[in-house]
Amino acid sequence: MEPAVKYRLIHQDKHSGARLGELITPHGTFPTPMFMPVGTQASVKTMAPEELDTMGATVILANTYHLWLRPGPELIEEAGGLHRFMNWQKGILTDSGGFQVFSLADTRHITEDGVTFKNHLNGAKMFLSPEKAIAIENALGPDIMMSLDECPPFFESYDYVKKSVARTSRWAERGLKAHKNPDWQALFGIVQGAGFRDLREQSAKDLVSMDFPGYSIGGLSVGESKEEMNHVLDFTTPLLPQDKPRYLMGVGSADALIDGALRGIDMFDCVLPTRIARNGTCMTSRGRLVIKNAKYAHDFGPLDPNCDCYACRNYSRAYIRHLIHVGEAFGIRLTTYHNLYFLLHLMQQVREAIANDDLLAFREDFFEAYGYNKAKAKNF
RNA sequence: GGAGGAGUAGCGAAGAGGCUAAACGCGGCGGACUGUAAAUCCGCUCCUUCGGGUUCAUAGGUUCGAAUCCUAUCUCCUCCA
Repeated sequence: MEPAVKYRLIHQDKHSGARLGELITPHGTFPTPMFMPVGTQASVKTMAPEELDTMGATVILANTYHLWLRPGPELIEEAGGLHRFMNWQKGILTDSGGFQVFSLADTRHITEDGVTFKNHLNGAKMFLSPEKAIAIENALGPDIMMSLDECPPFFESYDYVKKSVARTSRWAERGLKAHKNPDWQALFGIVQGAGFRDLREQSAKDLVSMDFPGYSIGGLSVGESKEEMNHVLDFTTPLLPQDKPRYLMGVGSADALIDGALRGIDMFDCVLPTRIARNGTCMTSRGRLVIKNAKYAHDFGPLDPNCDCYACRNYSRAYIRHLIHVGEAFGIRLTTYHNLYFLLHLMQQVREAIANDDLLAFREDFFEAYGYNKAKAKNF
């Protein structure tokens, strides 16, 4: 049987591990490396699907845990699946709730069977197992589903991470077994292992032997340095099959996207652009710009002079600062649009650079302008 | 004209002799944010050469000690004429 999602390698950068490719899904074929905006509760906060499409988004995320709580998988199934429910006709990927095992750490209990949570809405006890996660994801109907994993803290002890990785592998196998729609939904496995090379190797080996249609790398960007993260990618990515997509979970700063692509990552997702947008910070070609700062009160130029997005073409820093200042929803819609466009456009530039075997040079130029080679990003 | 009430930091508002440079909220300023419990959270917000210096309408007074008690003055609000 053909997997629901396939990867086609188009070109590999001559000077790095970067790959130009295509992710072939039931809802379209999309170029990689790609950045996927996060829409936890079946909505990329403040953005209409039409806007996401216009800015160039191809795959977006939703979250199993949150949709399980509300409105419930039955309702989404009744609506005809997530695509119809939220009116998004391109790709959808659902996270398994594995990250919530990490982020709700103080109210959960992990056993071999699964995870007992106290849900964050009313404290009710809930139980999520690999099978349960798959059942929910089967009902939600995304193109790509993630298997339930445990995302241990980066600086957790070796012994703990070793046990955790082994359990995540067993959970992956159980998920694969429970999966009812492999012909139209792809289940990805998640490589864990924190910063331990042999554990990452073991994790990758376990999962590759199960032959998933795609692999993700989890447990990064959780407090470790960029050097540590890149180091883990350096030895982990080569362990994954060339003919399958590789997805680095939860990474979304511009520099990390480039550094990830350089190491052969094809997919990224992150709440960073949308979250910081709502909190008044914009990503620009010259580093982060805190638009709510007083110094932009009289600045009638665009957020980023080098950007041609809807927000930058039509609205000034002074206006956007004003909107955010007074709490108008339109303000955070503009910053959200801009930040997502910025990363989506960045990935397009990365793809072009790979096609030209030029990603290393692109990285140099980008980092120079971004201020990443300096001690601090420079604003302008 | 008579009777009550009130004046506290940019604003609102606690405080009713020492633990008060003065709670709390708003506003202002700055920071954080990476598989979203986040349009959230955290700092700072009288002056300072960081030793200290000036504050609670104003001016006196009582007290070891006053935003807090007393006296006068000014301003504002309510009710009655």
